[in-house]
Amino acid sequence: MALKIISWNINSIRARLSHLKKILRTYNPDLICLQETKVTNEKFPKEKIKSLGYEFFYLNGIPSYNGVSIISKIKADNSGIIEWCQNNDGRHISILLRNLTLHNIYIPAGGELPDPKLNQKFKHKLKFLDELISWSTSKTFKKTIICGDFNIAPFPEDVWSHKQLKNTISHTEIERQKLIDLQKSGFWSDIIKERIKSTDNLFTWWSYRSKNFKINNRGRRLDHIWISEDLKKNIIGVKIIDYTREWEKPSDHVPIFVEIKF
DNA sequence: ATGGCAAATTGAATTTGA
Repeated sequence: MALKIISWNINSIRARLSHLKKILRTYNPDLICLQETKVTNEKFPKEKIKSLGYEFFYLNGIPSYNGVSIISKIKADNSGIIEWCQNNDGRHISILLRNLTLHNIYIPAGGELPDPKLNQKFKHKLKFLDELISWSTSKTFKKTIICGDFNIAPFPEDVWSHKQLKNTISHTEIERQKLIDLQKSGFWSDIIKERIKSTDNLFTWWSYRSKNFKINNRGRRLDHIWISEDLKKNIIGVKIIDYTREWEKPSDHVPIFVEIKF
């Protein structure tokens, strides 16, 4: 059988519930990984999603901000949370589904100023990446997918202007290098990059601060789906569902999609 | 260390995002 998986930084599940339902109805994914749910586990709107055929909820939420979840049609055999940087700040949830492992990760944004000495948020982001690299290096991944909002656009073509953004957090040299190191450390395949035609849109995020995002197209590729080597032969297709950015009151991130033989 | 917008929380102003 085939498994359909979506990853999406929804920027508040409660503010975006109608959009979530639309995506679930249209793409009918087996699993959806959300980031920035901005809700505690108690207040997570489970009942409104169950009616669409999603019975299983794996939640790591905190009040007000951050928060990740995996919503599933299929019952997982196990689930877990890793606390990189020991902050209990709702940035990871994973499930084991038969022999497949899925990690949903929300890497810190890192604030404004790209100097870890002056900006604690950037320091946190770099430390989080270092801990991810240690974790990834220490294991041999089989049938594993890691996805989420990584908050880094690793390659020059992953931003609207490499020149203008090379000193902006999400595209600085040190972050890009760490993300590439992370990718190498687990032999991960960046399947969105590998599978999307060069003529198609690569971006997954456009700032709210630009009125006509479609016209100047100042986007970035911050959201990622990576797979372990042994799954490469199983990929059926990938997609960036970018038209959601044109909806009324959208998330600033758009969903990314993979279909995989399972 | 431009300004621009959006959501949550608390109660018009602040924090967070990137």
